[in-house]
Amino acid sequence: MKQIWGVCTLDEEFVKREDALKNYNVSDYKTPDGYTSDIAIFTISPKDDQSQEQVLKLLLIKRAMKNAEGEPNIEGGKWALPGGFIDAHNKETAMMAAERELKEETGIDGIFLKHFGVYDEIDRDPRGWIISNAHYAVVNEKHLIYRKASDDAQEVELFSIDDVFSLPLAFDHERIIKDAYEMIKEDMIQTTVAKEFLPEEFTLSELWHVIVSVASHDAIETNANFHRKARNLKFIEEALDENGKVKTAKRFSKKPTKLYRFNDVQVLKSIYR
Amino acid sequence: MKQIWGVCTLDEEFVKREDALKNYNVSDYKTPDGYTSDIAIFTISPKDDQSQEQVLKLLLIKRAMKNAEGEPNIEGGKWALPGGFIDAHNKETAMMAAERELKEETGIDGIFLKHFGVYDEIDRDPRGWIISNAHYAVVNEKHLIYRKASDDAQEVELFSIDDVFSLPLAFDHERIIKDAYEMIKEDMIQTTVAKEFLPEEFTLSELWHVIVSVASHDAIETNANFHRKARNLKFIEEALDENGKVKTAKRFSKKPTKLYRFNDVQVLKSIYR
DNA sequence: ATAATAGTGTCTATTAGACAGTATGGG
DNA sequence: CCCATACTGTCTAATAGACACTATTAT
Repeated sequence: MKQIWGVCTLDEEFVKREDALKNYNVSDYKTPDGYTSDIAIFTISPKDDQSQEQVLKLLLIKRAMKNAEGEPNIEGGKWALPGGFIDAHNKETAMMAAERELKEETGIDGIFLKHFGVYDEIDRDPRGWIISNAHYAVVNEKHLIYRKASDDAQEVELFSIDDVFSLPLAFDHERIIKDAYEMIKEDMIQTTVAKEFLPEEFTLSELWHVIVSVASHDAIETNANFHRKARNLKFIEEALDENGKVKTAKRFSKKPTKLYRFNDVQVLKSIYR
Repeated sequence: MKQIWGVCTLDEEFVKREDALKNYNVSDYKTPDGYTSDIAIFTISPKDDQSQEQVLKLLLIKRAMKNAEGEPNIEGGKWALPGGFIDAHNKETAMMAAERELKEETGIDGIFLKHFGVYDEIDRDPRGWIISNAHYAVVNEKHLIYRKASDDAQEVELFSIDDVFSLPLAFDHERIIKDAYEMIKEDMIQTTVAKEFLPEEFTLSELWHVIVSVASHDAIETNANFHRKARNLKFIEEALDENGKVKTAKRFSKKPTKLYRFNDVQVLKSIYR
């Protein structure tokens, strides 16, 4: 590395910012007409009122036919991911804007949120060159009732993921939702994101049903074998009460079940081992 | 889904684009001052002239002290990732711009390239609100000689990844490079990206050394056990010649070695299995 | 008692992983 | 023959995965 430092003396090592900024003309390049964040908000809830089968669902908003001024709204009447423009006046990043939007939808902070892609094709939005940062979030269903109650001006609906693609979707949101779905299925298998769907303390059966409803049966043992295997998984542990005894609860059965919790252990499975 | 479709009659189902665009005023929001792509170009090559130990290296460019007009250049004298502004006049996306830049650096098309993050903090660049799309690429070292030869106006250098963080780095490129390094280590373990460092046909030892030099010994068996295990890996297969016999080659030893190739099988290792 | 969920027992086959040993061929 | 690399043998312990079986308790 010595030859690198040899080319200039110390006091002219770097250009000073104030010298450089005088000469910079940003207008040589076309700049985006808009910079937005969109969020695919996932939850798991029963398929319908009768069934107790849990399925993955996605929250969508029906775009209003008319905007605030009473004029026709762009892509009005179609279903879209919640999202909006990034408030750069308040020094927002795409992630911060997504967090803000997510709080507006759910009323709570601290929800799991992951950036998974950028959609920047020049004609993806007829209003101009509008760049979307795509995120997905995982929310317990109870928090989504908040939004339905707090703002009935817009139609908000939870759709089973399999129903989503038969809806009329705004902009390129079909592509974005497909990518979000692929991403969450992968993460469900390779990361501990399953915990975002579960309470702090959960039963092995609850965990098993989350994995199966998002990914597939291939991702996990049969329920019976999973019980035996669970004790070897490094990233979950039994939930203990103040006396050090394993906590139990009744969930789906009459027999009390042991409760587990995720710990902070990170796992990475190598394809070469 | 029936109640969704009940709210409006068919011929006013969606707003027509031409009606909506008349009312849209994009200037309500601050727009970015620049939209760029940066690329962390990785290669593997011998640590130094003496050693035959292979290490992961990163290509960096030393920013010129003066710009084309002979004025002081922003962040001049510091090392930076190759990259530049997205050419929206030519309908480029961030990915296309990265591909273009990568071709400029290497002279060839079709190199592995992956988008892994967006850096959009409002003050990450003193010139204004300039958004960077970060990618990483994997190139065989031989293609990087091209760039050194084709443009000696700029200083281009390959650094061992461990040396990079003692350099003066422009903008927030230290953060971006750290993230790129974490990402490639993870991908090396969980995906078949290792193939991008290797020729079409390679020996098991070559593959083994790639994994170890990027990830760690934990990601893979010992060299001896890996040989036995290799035949059970779904995503590699023996390279056959036209007579259906396994091809061999001499690489590091006198004894000829079997050649392997990656096939198209995708693997996802579940943490729950 | 029954039903429903929560586990456990048990068996066979395969895999993990350490370590030592054999194979090849240029010098 | 020596050496470096490329494998292969072999052993023990652990895991995979199928399937049958037991456990608990509200009804």
